[in-house]
Amino acid sequence: MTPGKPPYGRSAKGHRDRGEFPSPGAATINDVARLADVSIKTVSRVMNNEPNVRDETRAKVREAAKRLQYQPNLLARSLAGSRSFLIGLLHDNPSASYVFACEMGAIARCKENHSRYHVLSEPLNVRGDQLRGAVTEFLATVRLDGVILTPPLCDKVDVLEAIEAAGVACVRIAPWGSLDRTARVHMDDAAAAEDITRHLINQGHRDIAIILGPLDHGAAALREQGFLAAMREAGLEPHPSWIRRGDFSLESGRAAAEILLGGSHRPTAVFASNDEMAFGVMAVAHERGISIPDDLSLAGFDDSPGAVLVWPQLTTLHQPVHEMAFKAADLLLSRANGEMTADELRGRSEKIAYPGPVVRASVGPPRGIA
Amino acid sequence: MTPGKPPYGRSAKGHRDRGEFPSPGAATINDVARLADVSIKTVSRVMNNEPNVRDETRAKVREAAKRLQYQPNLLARSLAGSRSFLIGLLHDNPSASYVFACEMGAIARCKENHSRYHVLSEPLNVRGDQLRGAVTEFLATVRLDGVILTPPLCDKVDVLEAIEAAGVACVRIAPWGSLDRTARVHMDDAAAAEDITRHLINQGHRDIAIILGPLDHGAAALREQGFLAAMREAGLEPHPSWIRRGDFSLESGRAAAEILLGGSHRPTAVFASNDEMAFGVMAVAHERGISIPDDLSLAGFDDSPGAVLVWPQLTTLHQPVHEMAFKAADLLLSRANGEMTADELRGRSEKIAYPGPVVRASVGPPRGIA
DNA sequence: CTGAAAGCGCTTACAG
DNA sequence: CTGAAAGCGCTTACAG
Repeated sequence: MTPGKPPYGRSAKGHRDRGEFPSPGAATINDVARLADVSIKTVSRVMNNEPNVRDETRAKVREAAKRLQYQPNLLARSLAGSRSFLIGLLHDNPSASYVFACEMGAIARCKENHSRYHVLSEPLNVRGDQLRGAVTEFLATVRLDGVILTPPLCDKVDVLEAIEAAGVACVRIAPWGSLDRTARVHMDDAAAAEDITRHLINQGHRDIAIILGPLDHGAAALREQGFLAAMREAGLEPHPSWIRRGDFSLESGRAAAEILLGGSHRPTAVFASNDEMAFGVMAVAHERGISIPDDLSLAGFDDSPGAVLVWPQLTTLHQPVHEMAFKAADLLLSRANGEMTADELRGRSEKIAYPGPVVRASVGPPRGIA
Repeated sequence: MTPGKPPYGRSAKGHRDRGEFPSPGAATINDVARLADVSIKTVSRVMNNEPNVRDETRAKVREAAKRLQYQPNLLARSLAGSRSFLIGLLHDNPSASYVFACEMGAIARCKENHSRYHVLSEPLNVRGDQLRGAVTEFLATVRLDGVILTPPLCDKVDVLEAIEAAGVACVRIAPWGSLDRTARVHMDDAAAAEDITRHLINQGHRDIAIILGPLDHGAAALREQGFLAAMREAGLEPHPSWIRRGDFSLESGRAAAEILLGGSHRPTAVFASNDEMAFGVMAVAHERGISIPDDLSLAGFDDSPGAVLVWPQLTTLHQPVHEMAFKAADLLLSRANGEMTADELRGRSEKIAYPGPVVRASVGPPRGIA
């Protein structure tokens, strides 16, 4: 391999020595200051929309900046201002679509009002005993202005401790425990599960089964509560063997369905605590020639991308992941802008509204009720 | 709102004035130099694994760095070294799973051998006439060491021009045109489509339909070529009305299927140029009571996450998106490390191997051939 | 309302 | 093999 000349060098400012025009996007604050005939401090003020600049001066600087296509160098700003304009998104979520939605939500907020922030996505798929070290190292090299944590990572004590030790602002999405330890953004999983269960009941179903999520997942427990509340409200008591435990995987949905649909006395509707398990139920139903929704109604929870891919399309509850991440980033930016103290941030708990059930094709009235 | 004290300040080095120990992760190169009793330049050499340091000195510095939990500040390194340790991923892809896989692939490479690189994801969902400006602004604020472009964005001339003007290294994933303009990483779409078509033929199918991708999509054209090559090889000529045009959307797959499955003379197998359209075919088949694979075999292309969610699970061709993005990042890092020149990078064209067809349940022998 | 000076935490270029 | 000096492009803290 022929080692080429290293790609970068101190030559970027060569234009200055030669009295030339900087190439587009390569202008620095000094170029602008010289062109506008002011100090770099004044240029800095204008670029940051600070007060105490005469309108005339401001216009002059703006003009110069425009002519040179000047964009402040984020790296330099970061170093001088002790803030990185970077937010971290730490995740270990098995659901790519969930993480991606979080990322897009956070990015959307960072792009608002030219806030100049960016998001660094950090997959943390390491063994539990290496988690703390991985987080610490990540936070030490890149001095983030804040981090967003997604489940299930957000409930790992090692992670929280590493973040606290680094003194980095933190917002968690849908956390389960240690609720007073960081700010959080969440939705009302119980009310949402209640809504979708009620939708099943309103269609005429009385024999409704539920496939629960994993025991260590907070939202799963809340969804169970919501389900039971809706049932109770309708004077219904779920058949004990129609409450099955899953782990949010498609396979666990299949396993539960084999039992639920295997006996002679079958439920007319199934509420799966997430879409993935609902897809498992759907597969078993297809295999057994059980028609959805004619023979069996099926509801999920998440409104994941797969919900419109399967047949019939899945009736489910939309989890506002994008909005939650957007809000999480919003809180972090407020803190970074000095609009609240670290303690004020820590105390924040934002509940994001969710839309009503997304009614698609997998739920209908039970046979006999048309 | 009570404006709190701004979160950051010049106080981070307070420990030094007070002769104290810096808090974990807060140590600077100066702290390490003082503790090891060497100059900061020597610390820098050790941290960057540069030669010309006595073993004894090196050990001493390593020890000090370890004791202080020192991690070089990426921002400072960037500014001084004129490289950002940041790679951009520019995308406008409607497929979240595709983009996410790219991102994870690039990140995976950036995490190898402590390369200290990170990935910045930049969604560019702006109107065509604003694309150039958006790219230019993005590249000017964050001086990236390189960018990765995904389709269909990677084929927009405005984007390429903005990147060239900024002088940023670039690798495109699966580009279509201007092939000599940047480095690229791709797979052999034609050979892959040939493989999966052959799989259909080997099962005994002769009446095979294809749903093409959009006209302006390079890979789509290659997949068509591969399909036709496999058919020709088997002495088969596709029925003209069994070549339908789609646009990669589920809806377009549905539309094509309505026609393909609506007539009396139906194909026994359908090859959809991507999974999404295959899902559309599947929905129509279900609606019409056409059993897959008994009455109709169906193959997709991509191996997207949905392929295992639907029923029956989709036989498809795995697109090595993760690997392609990994390689793209790898090329960029090589360039950033001075292992090749800008011109050498531009000339690179890397073909990534793909596995054979992912055989699942949606393809079987045609009726009568068992 | 404006600017000169110092500094953020590193690397580069150079000298010895 | 090692270090003193200058500089990356900005912001902070202060003075006027």
